[in-house]
Amino acid sequence: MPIHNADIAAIFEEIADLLEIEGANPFRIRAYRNAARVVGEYGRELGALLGQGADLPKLPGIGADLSGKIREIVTTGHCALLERLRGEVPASVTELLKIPGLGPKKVSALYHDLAVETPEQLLRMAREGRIRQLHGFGEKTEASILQAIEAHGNKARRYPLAAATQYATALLAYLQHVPGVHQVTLAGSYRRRRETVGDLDILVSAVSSSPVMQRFLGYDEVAEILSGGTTRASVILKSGLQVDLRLVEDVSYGAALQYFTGSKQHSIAIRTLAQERGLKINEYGVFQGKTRIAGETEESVYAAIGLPWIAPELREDRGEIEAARAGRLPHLIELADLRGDLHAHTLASDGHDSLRDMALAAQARGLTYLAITDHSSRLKVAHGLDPLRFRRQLDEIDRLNAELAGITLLKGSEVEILEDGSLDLPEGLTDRLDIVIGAVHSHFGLPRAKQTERILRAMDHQRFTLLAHPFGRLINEREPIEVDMQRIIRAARTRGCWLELNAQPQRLDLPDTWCQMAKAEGTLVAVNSDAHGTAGFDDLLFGIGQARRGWLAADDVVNTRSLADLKLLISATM
DNA sequence: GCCGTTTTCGGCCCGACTGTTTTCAGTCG
Repeated sequence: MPIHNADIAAIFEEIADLLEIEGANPFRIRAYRNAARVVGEYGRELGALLGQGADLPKLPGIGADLSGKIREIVTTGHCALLERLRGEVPASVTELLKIPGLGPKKVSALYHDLAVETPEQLLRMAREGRIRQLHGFGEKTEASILQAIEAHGNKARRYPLAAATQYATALLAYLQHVPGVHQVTLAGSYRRRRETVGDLDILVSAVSSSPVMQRFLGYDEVAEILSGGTTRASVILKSGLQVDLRLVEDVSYGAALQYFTGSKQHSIAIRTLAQERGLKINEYGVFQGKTRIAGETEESVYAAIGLPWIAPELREDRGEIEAARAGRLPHLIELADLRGDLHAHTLASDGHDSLRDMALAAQARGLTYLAITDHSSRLKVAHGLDPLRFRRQLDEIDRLNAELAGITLLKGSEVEILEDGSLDLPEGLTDRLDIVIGAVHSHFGLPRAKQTERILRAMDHQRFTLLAHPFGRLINEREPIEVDMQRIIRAARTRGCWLELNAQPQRLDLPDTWCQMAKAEGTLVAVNSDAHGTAGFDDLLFGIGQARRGWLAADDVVNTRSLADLKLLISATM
């Protein structure tokens, strides 16, 4: 069985967990965690590279030892260090680390003094009142462990960005109206536009007399208060979403925003850079000795260490700091750069609104063209168009285009890619189409090689324009299909077709790191709403967030082109 | 375990809050 990067990352994570429980050197543990992250995010399969006899690329934070372990894992399928550690501490003990409030020291004490190996055993010990007898533990710790394990049933899930947005917007408005509040910003992974958020991080500045902390704790959506100090507080909302609030003075707002936006890895890298310059960065500012030299704005914080401001979406320690140093930060795409949308549905298949309403809604959002791409006939569940209904739709588009000014409808189809890679194109009507979107909606479980060949074959079709939602994943619901995306991205470049970044918040597919690869390979991406109703165009904002996380500039996105340029691009490959 | 335009050894980001203590360790972000 081939070893994927995710497998290597999982092994390094488990090693880090076990080392932590053993009380190993924290920096050694960090090295394993860093390696897990770097390998997990790396765009090319290390196993495949080594299998082809290629050298392991130089990855940041991975030196001789970890390289050797990667080789060992790829060639033998396991790792001697991990086997040894598992012999010393049962692997199930690492599960205990996931319980809030339990870190390596406490887990180690529970294992060594009470022989606790599983959450179930821990629960029993807590109920018997034996936890409180351990040194360093007390009644409150025992009670919070009990509660945490019982709550573990509805386990800490991550919320899709769109869902979190609803809670965030309401809370933001509430806080902005508290007396004495100056600034309120949603920071954290929300500001970085990650596809899911684990919690909301809110930064506030206010006059010292402001009751903002009490008001936050008293917000009527609060179900539970986890902690509440004078400058920091954490609550859980009735929805289950955790919210952390941090209060700072205006003079520190930029430094606090930088710190509270993260990512953690990015912040560590920034602080290390500062250290090399004899500076110290904390959430109150940038300090030279005891003198604050920056911190009111984020720009001032970055400037103090010789960097331009870095967009939040890039702050993942994936090369943005090096790019900033070299003056090579991308000029990231913005919503206003989009001139059209190449994927939308109407009442004719599974949409909710008419052709005319969709056209007007797109126009109202500043778009100048919209491809109507209802489903092809084989997708019965979505009421795919048969040739008769298809012909009627094409005629109606002609009539609307003659009538409407300022928006042009393109004739398209979201065509089923069948199991063998052939396309479910409408008989006798293909020549009337401006655009053909190929999509996988069936046989998600094909083995990697077959799935890849299926898509490559579909893309070989002369009329193929665009691969819809390339991984077919649904966030928190359906895993991505097994496919060699690097090969597909390269084939698309050669073939002159494009990959979609589907903006539906539950899809956001192509994901960020693959957008980065598409850009590197010179393959164009289309940021499409896949709107099934007029409100669906609002999702473009989520797509843009993901595109920015993938380092995409307007030039990397095909639907920032004018309609004339777009048509030239399409005809060049047919 | 990684890393180096002062370094191949000696560093490795920084602070708030809680609970168990009685000055601080552990956890978290």
